[in-house]
Amino acid sequence: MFMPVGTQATVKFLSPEDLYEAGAGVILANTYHLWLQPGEEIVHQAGGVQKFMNYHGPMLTDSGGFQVFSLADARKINEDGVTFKNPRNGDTLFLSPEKSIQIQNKIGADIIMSFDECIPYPATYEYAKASMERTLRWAQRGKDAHTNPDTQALFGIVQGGDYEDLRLYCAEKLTEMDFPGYAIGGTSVGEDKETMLRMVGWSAKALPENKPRYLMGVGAVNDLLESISLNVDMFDCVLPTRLARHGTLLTSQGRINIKKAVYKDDFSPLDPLCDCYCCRNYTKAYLNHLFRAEEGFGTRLLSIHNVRFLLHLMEEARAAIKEDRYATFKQETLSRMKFDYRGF
RNA sequence: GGAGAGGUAGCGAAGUGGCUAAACGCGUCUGACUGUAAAUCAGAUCCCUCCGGGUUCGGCGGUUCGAAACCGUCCCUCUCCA
Repeated sequence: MFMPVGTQATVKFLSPEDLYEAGAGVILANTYHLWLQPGEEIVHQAGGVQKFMNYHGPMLTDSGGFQVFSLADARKINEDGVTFKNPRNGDTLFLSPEKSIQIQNKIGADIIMSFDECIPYPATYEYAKASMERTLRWAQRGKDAHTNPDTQALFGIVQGGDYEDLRLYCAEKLTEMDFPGYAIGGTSVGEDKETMLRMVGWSAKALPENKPRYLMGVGAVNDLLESISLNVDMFDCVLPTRLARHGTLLTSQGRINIKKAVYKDDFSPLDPLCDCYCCRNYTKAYLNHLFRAEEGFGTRLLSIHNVRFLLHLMEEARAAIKEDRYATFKQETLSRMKFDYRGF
């Protein structure tokens, strides 16, 4: 499954109805961002994040662990947790494993995530090891602090950089802690594709087969298809929505940028194989015009398309797996989209 | 008819003697984007190119070692008054 990302309790430019029509299931929100604004109490008072944003589907919150990576210039880490400097107003903020879980308990998503440290690539063995061990301790602390295990499934997160023994060790330890699901973190942070897939492979093979395995932050088509071969079950990524905002659309033939001059008078649909609202009703020429005119409707239409595209890809992947023809499906899809077939 | 302001690269607009092939903005083109500080960011944008070279700042002529910039003249645009 692919989970669109709605960091601030909205998948940018998409309404819940857009998401249902696209076939979305789980969508993400973010602990760190909702903590800062509007605050977890407001979301709690609203009746939880699903009611707050009027999304009648399952939701997942990320823990703020990714912000340890993405806001690296503005934070300090110690055993207790992470001190952030709010990039908006300079406030000093402190997030710990317990605090992250408390906030996520208030926000009320169906799946919540351990507070981890997403380390950059490359990282030394020593740092990756120390950080991973701390992430394991944080996972236990978060588990102990979790107040609603019956209604919110807490997932542990495998770290360990690009070191096989660290990945295996981390996955084994998390498995011993017995989480209802497991995530693979610390990928797509600047490493090359081969390295990323190695990290995924090591992590996934040491996780139990009867629990969901969730690769965090991955959403490029080739990465998705290769990772499925490595037994990953769940993905989330900002890519489809961000690319849409930047004028790039995903198609069965590969990525194209709708702003390019060649689409000015191209009255064909974005992707003839797509069944989304945008492809059923609008042409490349119209989208090209909307982007040049900086009309927000174009952004919305492209977002609808890109999200539907990945959700549809996952539908096809599931069908192929059920029919035991996944390898063929993957190879054909990648070559059609002009990706090199790696065969992981 | 009188008075004034002005003509700079696709457009707008800086620049008043050498550090200027000419700031900046827009437009255009290209490329990035992976648990969202991203409706963002980076690069290119007179011509030919490898170093490098060639032609530019309304036209023409002049001053100067050197001019988009100073002088003369012509053309054009805008504003106000009659």
